[in-house]
Formats: sequence, C-alpha cells, structure tokens
Amino acid sequence: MKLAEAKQQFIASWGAFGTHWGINRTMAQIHALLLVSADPLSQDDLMEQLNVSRGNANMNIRELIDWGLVDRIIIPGERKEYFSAEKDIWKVATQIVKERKKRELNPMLKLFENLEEVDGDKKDKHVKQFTDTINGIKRFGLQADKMLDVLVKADENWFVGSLMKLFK
Amino acid sequence: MKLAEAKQQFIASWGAFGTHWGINRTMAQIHALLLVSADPLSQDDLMEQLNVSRGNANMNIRELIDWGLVDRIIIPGERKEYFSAEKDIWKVATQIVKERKKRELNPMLKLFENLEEVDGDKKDKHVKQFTDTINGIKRFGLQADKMLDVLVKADENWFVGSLMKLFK
DNA sequence: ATAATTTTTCAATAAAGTTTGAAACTTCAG
DNA sequence: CTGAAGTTTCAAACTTTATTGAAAAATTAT
Repeated sequence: MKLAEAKQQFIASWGAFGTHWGINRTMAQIHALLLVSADPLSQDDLMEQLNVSRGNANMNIRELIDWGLVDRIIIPGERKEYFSAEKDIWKVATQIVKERKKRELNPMLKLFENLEEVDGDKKDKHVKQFTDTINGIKRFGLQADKMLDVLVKADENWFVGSLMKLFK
Repeated sequence: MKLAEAKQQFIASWGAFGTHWGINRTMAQIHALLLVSADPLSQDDLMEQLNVSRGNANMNIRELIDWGLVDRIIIPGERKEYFSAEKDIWKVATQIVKERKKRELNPMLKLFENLEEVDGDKKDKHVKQFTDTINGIKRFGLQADKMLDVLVKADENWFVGSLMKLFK
C-alpha cells in the first residue's frame, strides 16, 4: 500500500471513530494528520490536505491545543505558525483521560452531591431505590476518580508493569 | 428535596451527560428512569413520564436491551411488556465496557492490520513516522484490549481490592 | 505610519442526528 | 376467525451540531 493511500485511510477512520467519542470529525482528522506527519504543518497545509475551510481548521486547531494534544511551533524566519502533535500514545491517552475527567466526571460528581438527600421515609421502597442508585453511582464515580488520578500521574512502564503482574 | 424533583433532576442530568458519551438523550433518560424505579415500567409509563413519542420510546428501549442494560419483564396476567434495568452499577459499567470494546476497539484494531505495511524506504522519515505512529497505536490498543478483557471478567471485589493494594 | 500577511470571529448554511406519529404488523383472547 | 391490544417501522419534521467564507482584528515587515 502506498503511503499517501494509507494516510488517507488512517485519517478517514480516525475521523469516523472520533465522531463516536464526542470529538468532531475535523478535530479528529487534524489530530490524525499531525500524528503521522514527521514535520509540523501550517494551517494552510491542514486546510489543503483535509479539504476544510479556514474557520473550521482554525477552530479545531485551537481546540486541540486546548486539550493539550497539539503544540504551536514557531519556525524562525517564517511568518506562519506551525502545529505539531504529541506522538507518544501513552501521553496522548493520559492527556485525554485527564481532560475528560475534568470536563465530565468531576462535574457529574459535583452535581450528584445535591441529589443525596431526599425527603420521605427511608423504608419506602421508592425512596430507597432512588437513594441506593444515586449512592451506588456516586461511590463508583469516586472510585473511578481516584483510579484515574493515579493512572494520569503514573508513567507507562510502572503502570503497565504493575497491571501485568496483577493480571498474571 | 422531594423525591419527584430529585428524580427529574437525575433524569435530566443523566440525559445531558449521555449526549457527551455517544448515547442519545432519550436512551439515557429511559435508562436513568429505570435505574431509579423500584418496579418495572411499561412502554406507556416511560412515554408518559419522559414525554416522548411511542416510536422514540420503542426504539430506545430496544437499543438498551441490545446493550444488555435493560431486561424485558413479563408480568403474569398482564398483556403488556414491562422493563427493568440492572441496578448494580459495577455490572452496568462492565457491560458498557464490554459492548464498547466490541463495537469500537475491536473494529479499530481490525482496521489497523491493513495499515501496517506501507511501500517505500523504511529510512524515509515520512514512512517511518507513519509506521511508528500506527504501530504505537496498535500496541496500545492491544494492551487496552487485554486489560479490558480481564476487567470485564473480574468481579468487583477482586478488582477494586487488587487496585487498592496497587495504588496504596 | 501603512501595507501585506496571518489569525480570529461569527452569522449564515449545510449536514447529521433525533423525534414524531400514523400505518403496518403481530399477538392473543373470545 | 375476528377484533382489540400491543409492538414495530419508517418517512418526514424537527433539533442540534458542524462547517463555511467573508469581514474584522491582530501581527509583522517595510
């Protein structure tokens, strides 16, 4: 398979998977293209190679920077800005975990604090089912929160090594 | 806080979070309502309590059954079907992991097998960057695949217990 | 300064995803 | 069988989200 063809296929698939993960297609495609590019690319390079508009490219590059997955690169003597993606997949994964935790898990746990106390007889099965469910979700969420904190701080070798022992 | 109000808030939030997780609002809301309901509910109960149409309720109930999160319940002497959700959050989580693995991770790994071999000089930095990236993602994916298999088979006490030791 | 180039913004438009509701289909009791 | 009750399907309407492109703002060179 030719390199250009393989790249196209990778970018298309990555974009398609992204849409199932709450990431829009363009953002995932830009990330994919930067992941497989040896050198930094400019916004115009990205627009051209992915056939997307200036506004779209700009917005999604900034979003990727915001997620900590892409860096702005200044090339001396060049007017344009260039962009480059973190290539170490372990770092990419922990960065994504970190951000999703911040954006999704933490707000959810916060919200649940309000739902803990409900009026009424604790013996009433409807009240009991509600509080038990909320409590179960909350405990699970706190557990996950702790685990993910450790995961994010760990380095790959330690983590994978420990898990390998654990999992035989 | 009144039970009815707390339920409404839980359902609304669960629905909102669901949309960030590739689950549509109605599906997440039906799941939420069944999670906090002590008894099974019929399709008409769900339609009424969530204000959604018959078609929408039907389609999303079936999707939840397909995900293994909701069971059909036949109540003797009743013509209607009733529905009930698995209440154990650990089981809910492992079931979701299992299904997403099947639907997302496995197809992705399959797709990547094709991209491994690329024509051209392995010394060319463009070829090298591409194959290194794909290889890195593939290794990571296979590792995750193995871990998730163990997680899905494990029971909660074993898993949490082992991790607690690991994470001190 | 001012002109050239690059980046950002945002209202309009397009695309994607969700929901509805009525019709078709199925099941079961009498 | 027949008809009532329940379930499923699906095209059309609607809602939400993503994308465009042109104009405004910012940046850098002369």
